[in-house]
Amino acid sequence: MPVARPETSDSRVIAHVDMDCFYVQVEQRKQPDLRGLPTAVVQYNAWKGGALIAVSYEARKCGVKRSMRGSESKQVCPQIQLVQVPVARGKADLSTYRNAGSEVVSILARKGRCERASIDEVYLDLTDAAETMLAEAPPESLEIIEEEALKSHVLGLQSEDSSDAKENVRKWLCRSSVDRRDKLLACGALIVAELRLQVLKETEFTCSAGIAHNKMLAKLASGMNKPAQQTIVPSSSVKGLLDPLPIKKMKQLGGKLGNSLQSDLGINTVGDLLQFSEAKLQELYGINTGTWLWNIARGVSGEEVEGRLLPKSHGSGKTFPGPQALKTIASVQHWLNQLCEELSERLLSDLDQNKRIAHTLMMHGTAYKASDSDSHKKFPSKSCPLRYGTAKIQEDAFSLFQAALREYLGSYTAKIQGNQNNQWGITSLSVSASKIVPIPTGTASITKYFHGNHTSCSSTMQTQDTLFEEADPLSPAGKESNPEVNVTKPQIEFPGEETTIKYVVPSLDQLEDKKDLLNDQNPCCSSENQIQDEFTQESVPLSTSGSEHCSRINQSRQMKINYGEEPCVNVPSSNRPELKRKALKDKGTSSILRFFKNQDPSCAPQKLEHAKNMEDGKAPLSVGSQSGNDSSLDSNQSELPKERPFEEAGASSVSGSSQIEQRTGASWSYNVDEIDPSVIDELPPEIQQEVRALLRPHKRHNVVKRGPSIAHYFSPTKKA
DNA sequence: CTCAAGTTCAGG
DNA sequence: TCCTGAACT
Repeated sequence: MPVARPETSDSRVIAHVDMDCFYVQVEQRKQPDLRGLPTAVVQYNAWKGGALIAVSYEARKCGVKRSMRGSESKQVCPQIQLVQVPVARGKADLSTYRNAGSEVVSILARKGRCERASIDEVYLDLTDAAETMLAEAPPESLEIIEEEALKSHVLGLQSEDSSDAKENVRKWLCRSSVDRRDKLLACGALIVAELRLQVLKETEFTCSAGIAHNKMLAKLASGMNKPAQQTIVPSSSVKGLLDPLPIKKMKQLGGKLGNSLQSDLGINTVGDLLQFSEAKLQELYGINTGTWLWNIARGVSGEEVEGRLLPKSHGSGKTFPGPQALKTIASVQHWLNQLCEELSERLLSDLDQNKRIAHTLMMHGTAYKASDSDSHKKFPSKSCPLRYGTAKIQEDAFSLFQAALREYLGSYTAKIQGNQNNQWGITSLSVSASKIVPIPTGTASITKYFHGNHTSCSSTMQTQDTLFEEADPLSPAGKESNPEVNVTKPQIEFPGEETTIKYVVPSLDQLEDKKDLLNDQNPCCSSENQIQDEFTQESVPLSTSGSEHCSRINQSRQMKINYGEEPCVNVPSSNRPELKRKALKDKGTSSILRFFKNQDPSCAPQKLEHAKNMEDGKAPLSVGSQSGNDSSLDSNQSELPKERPFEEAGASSVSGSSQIEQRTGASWSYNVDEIDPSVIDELPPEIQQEVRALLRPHKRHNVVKRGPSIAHYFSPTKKA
């Protein structure tokens, strides 16, 4: 009888790919004269030559370190070429790097599931591709092995630096009578080498990679031989790698937790962790972190590679250090406007390119209060539903700021009230957009209307904007007097305007008209002028009870896409406790779905009616009716734009140039725990993998933090 | 269960 | 004396 593989024999082929000093490479591509020269990318040249954020390997050889100031690097390395980060709207603008990162991702995603881990890093799950290669064209059958693959570093393989290193690697890659898992890694290495060459050819960027059986090890390996090299971690070398490794080199242990480990346990290396029982680590650091530590010390990490090529949020921020701290409402508003402009631009571009819509706007700041001792008080973050349109985002962000500032100052007023000068200052501001979901595409979708006769792709954004406008009866395009709202006093006059909104999809013609209208009335210039005026004004002292013009709060706004299914995300699965695994019960991968659908009719997908609607192409957009509850003002939140319920829309895969990778499927409802393990091995291989992922241990709530507990007996690694 | 807000971490 | 984005509580 087949037995489920234990966690420690992970047979996946995972790669981590990391661009070499990425920002530098981007600048060198733009300016080829810089190639080969010691180069660094610097931002904000004003003070001591700016801060280095990326350093070329030539410069590193000269002793230049990241986090040196520009002038400092000049002393160490007088020939260093310093390139400034582009500036737009008075702040650093990273969009060229973001876009370059996207170029790379689109190439690296070709051979397997790909997760964009940061602007210049991805994880790849190459298991399937490696299995296929092993079955159809294993390395030993190949006449020639790619030069790039021969340059791999194989951890544990002797004579790395001997003259016949490549020959040794070739032998390793082509060994026929070995652990199947090593062969899979060899296949993975060939695939990664090819991908890296592809990246170089198409983007001119070099990168380094690690190939291993899990994400943690792959990540560790990718940093071991840089630049432009790759490193393989056979399982036989894991212990030798981890045991002597300083704890702080491990991802997630570079900060406070790593420090705690060192001081609490008096240890320095990952190997030192092995002395401690899982229970002990749980006792000290909580159930989830404890188990995670216990596992990583053994090279075990079940973290899945998420299939996600796009960021989950967009943000724009700026710091105003020391003397530059913002001291007037007008200057805050000015900078918020700049940040929001950038954010809005990026949101529109995401909408245009990826057909995604963000649903939450967040504003964060940091502040100080000079007057007296407890100036460490946190400046609160605030969020509200996101309305598309630069002016609206600016308006809402400003409202959020004012609410936050009142709260911030409010806590002082008890003490400070009457103090002549409110000596507050804002030392950083940021706005971000999150909860970004794909627009349903295909038959019964909004975008159906965009791609009709003549609507060009680039106009999508305005059209979309208009759509939102349409859905909101309270916000006729122009400025209008809004009910004044006050955070601290829920006595707001808010007209009980909750209504049932009947949304009718406008015709294309109407959309076009609206689009023009919106463009006309969305005058950045005029608002810009206004801002400038305000900017030069004297500071407006902020009083906690003062009346401000707040953005309208739209209680009755509701737009609902009657689209039934939830987006089907890749099943998150991991034995890395820190990772959340939500809604496992409710979601499955589409292939699992397909399989079970055929197998077991009792597991019928829910919401068939909706699927039917979709297919009929009818009621693509239906109207959300407002529930009575929404109309009453929440005493706490009354001054903020209220959450706009937006039923999650299922997305079908996007055709065309879009980079969207999110998959869609019907929601699924079954109980993971009810799957009989013995059945798994009879499933098709690719399904097996997914089911096993589902069956991996769940993250548990960290109920018991301290002290011995029975939780130990339910440890995820020891299934009861 | 989901949410908003606070915290931590990583890395160019 | 930077900016961004993910994840966890």
